Amino acid sequence: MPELPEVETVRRGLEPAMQGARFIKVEVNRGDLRWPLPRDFAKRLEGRTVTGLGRRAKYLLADLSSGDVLIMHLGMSGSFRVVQENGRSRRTPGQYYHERSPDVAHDHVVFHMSSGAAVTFNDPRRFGSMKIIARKKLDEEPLLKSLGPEPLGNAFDAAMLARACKGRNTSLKAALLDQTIVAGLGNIYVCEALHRARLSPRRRAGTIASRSGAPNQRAQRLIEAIKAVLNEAIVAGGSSLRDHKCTDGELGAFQHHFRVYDREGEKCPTPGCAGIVARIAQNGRSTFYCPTCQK
DNA sequence: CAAAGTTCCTGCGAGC
DNA sequence: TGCTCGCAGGAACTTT
Repeated sequence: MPELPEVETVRRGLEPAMQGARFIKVEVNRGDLRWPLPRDFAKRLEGRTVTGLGRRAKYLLADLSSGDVLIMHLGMSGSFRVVQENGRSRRTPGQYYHERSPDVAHDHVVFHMSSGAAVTFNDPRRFGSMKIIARKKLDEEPLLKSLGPEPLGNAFDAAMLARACKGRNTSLKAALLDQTIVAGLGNIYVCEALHRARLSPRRRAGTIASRSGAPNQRAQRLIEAIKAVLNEAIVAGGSSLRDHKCTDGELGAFQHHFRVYDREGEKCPTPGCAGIVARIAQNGRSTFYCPTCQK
């Protein structure tokens, strides 16, 4: 599920179940995820309390009372499900009670929390994974070290984006997918942001900066488009395609707001534009855009 | 067939 | 010419 808005939606969904709660029991059904879970994975969690649940780009970060940090990534198809498993539910019945997992076979990890919630990580493709590191080593963590700025942070502005793109011969599409330039965008939101900014995904990345690296109007439009689409998607609970669901099992709704993604052949939604949404391949992945209004 | 992600490998061109 | 170095593009991982 994976882009920033979906991960943020998951983070918010996990908070009531995990924030301030202790790991009572951790079950590992399959440890061979994208990288293998260590043998002592459960031991390093059990008995610890989650003192904070954060997010960096597409990574979830749970601070533990032991001084460790649990890093979680959803990969392409990962999801979390929260189920209240004892009789002490403080929540509306039904909100957390579900028939069964729709796909128990891929329930790889289960956290039984002192909040009474069972938090289940399900990931058919197993591109997601988890890792536990000491908090004091967070700054040197390879998974996080080379990440660029958070797209919704104040530091991410036209000047910074232009500087990062200056001199780059690659496409704007590829540049925005590059997590070292900006961390958290994926295929969907890059397509959507470029359409809102009326910039072609094929345009050379370097053309949003002047020769000196100063941002031009395109860089400014792009920044505004990125922030707008991410904020709107978070409000909508992310996008639900094949696998993304909120932790309570409800669907995100932002897929209904897609302007170009997965809309090949449809009329361009830009007012006054008569274009038709096209689909091309860039770096082996689908790009959706309007060749008429995105220049 | 194509899929929301990340990492690793190869090949190319620039520059010394 | 030959050697790096950085960048860009593609394959691989896996299941539905």
